[in-house]
Amino acid sequence: MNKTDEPSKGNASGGRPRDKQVTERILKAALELGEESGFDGLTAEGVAARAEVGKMTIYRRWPNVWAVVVDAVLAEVSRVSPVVERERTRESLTASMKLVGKSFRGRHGRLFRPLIGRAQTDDTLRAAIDERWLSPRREHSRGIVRRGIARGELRPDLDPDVVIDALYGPLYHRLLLPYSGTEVRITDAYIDALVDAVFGGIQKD
Amino acid sequence: MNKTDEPSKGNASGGRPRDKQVTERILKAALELGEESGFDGLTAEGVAARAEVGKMTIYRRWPNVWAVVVDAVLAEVSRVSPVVERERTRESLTASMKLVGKSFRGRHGRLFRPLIGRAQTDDTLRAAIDERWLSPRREHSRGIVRRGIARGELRPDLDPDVVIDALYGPLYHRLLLPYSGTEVRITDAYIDALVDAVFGGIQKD
Amino acid sequence: MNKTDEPSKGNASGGRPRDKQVTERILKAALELGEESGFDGLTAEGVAARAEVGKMTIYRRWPNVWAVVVDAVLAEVSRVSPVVERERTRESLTASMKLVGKSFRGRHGRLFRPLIGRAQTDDTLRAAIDERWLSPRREHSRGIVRRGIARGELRPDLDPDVVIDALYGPLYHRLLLPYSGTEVRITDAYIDALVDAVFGGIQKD
Amino acid sequence: MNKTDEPSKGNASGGRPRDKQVTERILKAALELGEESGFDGLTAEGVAARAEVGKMTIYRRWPNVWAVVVDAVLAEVSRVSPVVERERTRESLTASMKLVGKSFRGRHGRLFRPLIGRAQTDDTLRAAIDERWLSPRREHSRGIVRRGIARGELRPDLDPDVVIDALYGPLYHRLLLPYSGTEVRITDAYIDALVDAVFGGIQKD
DNA sequence: GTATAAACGAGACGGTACGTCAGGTCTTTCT
DNA sequence: AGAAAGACCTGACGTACCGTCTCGTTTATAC
Repeated sequence: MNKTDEPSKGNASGGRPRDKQVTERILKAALELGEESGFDGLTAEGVAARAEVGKMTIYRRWPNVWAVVVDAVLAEVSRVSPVVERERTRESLTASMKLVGKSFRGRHGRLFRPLIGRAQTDDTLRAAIDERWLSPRREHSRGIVRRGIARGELRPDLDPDVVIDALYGPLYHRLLLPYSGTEVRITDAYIDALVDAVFGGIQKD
Repeated sequence: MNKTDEPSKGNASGGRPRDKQVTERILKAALELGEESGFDGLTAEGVAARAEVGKMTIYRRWPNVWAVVVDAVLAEVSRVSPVVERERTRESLTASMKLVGKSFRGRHGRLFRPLIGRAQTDDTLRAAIDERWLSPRREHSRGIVRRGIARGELRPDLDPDVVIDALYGPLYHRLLLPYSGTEVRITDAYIDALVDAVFGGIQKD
Repeated sequence: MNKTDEPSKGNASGGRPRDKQVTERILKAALELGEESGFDGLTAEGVAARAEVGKMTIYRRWPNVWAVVVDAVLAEVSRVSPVVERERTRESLTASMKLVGKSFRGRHGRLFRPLIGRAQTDDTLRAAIDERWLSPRREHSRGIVRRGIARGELRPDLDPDVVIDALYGPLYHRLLLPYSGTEVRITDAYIDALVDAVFGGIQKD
Repeated sequence: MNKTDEPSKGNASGGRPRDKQVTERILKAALELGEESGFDGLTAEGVAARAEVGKMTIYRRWPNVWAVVVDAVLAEVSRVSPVVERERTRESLTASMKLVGKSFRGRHGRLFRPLIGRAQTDDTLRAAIDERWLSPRREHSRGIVRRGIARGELRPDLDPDVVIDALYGPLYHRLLLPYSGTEVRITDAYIDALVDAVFGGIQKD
């Protein structure tokens, strides 16, 4: 998504080197403007002005403003909410989900939502989200589930992805499409109820 | 979301009435253009041209192009994929989910994705999706779950919304954020596996 | 210019007759709006609204708003400022010029200016001004000059139109193009000075 | 009227400078389009298209299309038809008038008419015509008349402006309001007759 | 007195142009 | 060569009016 690591041609030969602080200022400006007045209203000109930077300086690093936002948001989001591992599978998954839930409730939710929204019509963006957020977490979680099965904590006939979907799917659903008529916030209590239902099954035995 | 049913002031007295066929042409044009060249590239001018309509005629009915798309898409989508009810709760839910799955796999998925995407930065749109798609289905589904509990098919301590989230959340998740590294299509087999996991619980007894 | 006297086809047989009061209301509205907010900003919709009339009712009588203005303004202007005739040629011309001067200084000047302005790019309008203002006056004035020559008051070798131009030309010039740097109003004193110069000649004998 | 000489803020440091050729292309396009299809039908979009220029590029330099026309036409018109001076006052005035007459008969008349027309409802335009055409000529002509008086060629009691009005007024009158019923072109013969009448006086001695 | 026919107020309709905004590129000068 | 400034072409925005075309209603004459 970004071009930061491919400095125009190859900085081997002469030329003024890119100013890292300039890059930072642009990322910061994009994030600030997005949070202040909405990411859909974000413009390259606005970001350039806020960062006190020429428009060209942005386009030299990224192909468009949304690529800036991806870099800005994903850097932020990935830093927090790691997948954590505990002794028991259920606890590993619950703890990780609660970290995600906390993220989604707060600033990261506000950042993530427009990003995922935009990704619905921007394949590059969708790929970036997959590569830098979804897939690493998914892979890690699959390991946890597999080890849970190996240790005999989980049913052996399960597809790990189905398990993860059943647990995380509701979180994304509530982040992106909060139906009305009830409380839809992603609280820890909600996650506990969810984990309880999925682990125990909803069927009366 | 739409203004179709509120003709400017109240057409009781004078004035040429709105032409229903014109409204249809606009909705059709919006849908066609969106599917052909992407909903993000949709413009009021493009729709007007395709529908052979003046721009004002669009703005007289809707506040912007996206309001047109909402009406066009939700009318389409709501018509199909109803919530169905069978004798046994599990079958009711599975059948309804499979209808949604089929929708998401095909044309409706292609229509729905950009709509939900846009809704992440457009509250009016989000409200419209809630009101005309999510909430009616949710309400209906809650009834099914409640009756399932009453009939003793489901655990009596469950929150119906948690159940519905665990089942439908994954479908939305896969529609909107198909992580890579595995097959992520919403097939009937996937739904079966999901229902099996959630109904039976993932824990080894 | 107007169509008032040709009611669509011939009202011989059935049909509701045109309402004279409606015509009056339109003319009045056009004049009022023009004087209030400038004739260039005049719109058919504005006039219709002010006259509390449907747009069609205007277009049934005139081909466009400016035709309304012509009728409104020329009816006004022609009523006043006739060509008057006195015993001596010089007095006839001076008196007529002073009536025109008075018109130009006041309301009629404000009405006439935009009309003549518009006429520069609208030949129908130019023809209407000629037919209903310029030519009748011109013809009358030519008679006065010719009789002045016949009576021996004026030089016999003169072209009457040249005489009239020399006298009236300056009035139109000042109405339409008031150069700065001096007092350019069309006062009676100015007309006296002008008549004196033209009658007596500017050459030192 | 124009903004050409005030490049946004002060181009002292940074920023791409305005392209003079672009300015020329716009002026040329405005003039061409005006002459081809009438100045009243002139549109900013048309001029931009013809000049192969973005609309913004026009609005960056002028506040609206008519300001472009003013610059285009007045630059043209002022270049030709200067006030000339001969040995004798009568000859100075006749020669200058004939230059104006020639201008009015030809291309400049076609350019000037719509400009003066528009000036009747546009004060900025009127001021521009005064400043860049009328007043310089008027001032020069006043000098000629005053020197004529000083040299004893003209009556000493005359107001120079009245003299100039009597001579030039008819030319503008005929340019703008050619009454019908006779030949109204501004020929050299007409100017000779006019000068003869005004210099000699129309009164029989 | 009832039918016919046009005028009327209202406002929808397909258009054209407005003046503004932003996108992404290009071109200066300065560092 | 990078950076800041800003001109450049493009194309869409939402608005205002144009002149035409229905609507349902009113108001005359003609049968």
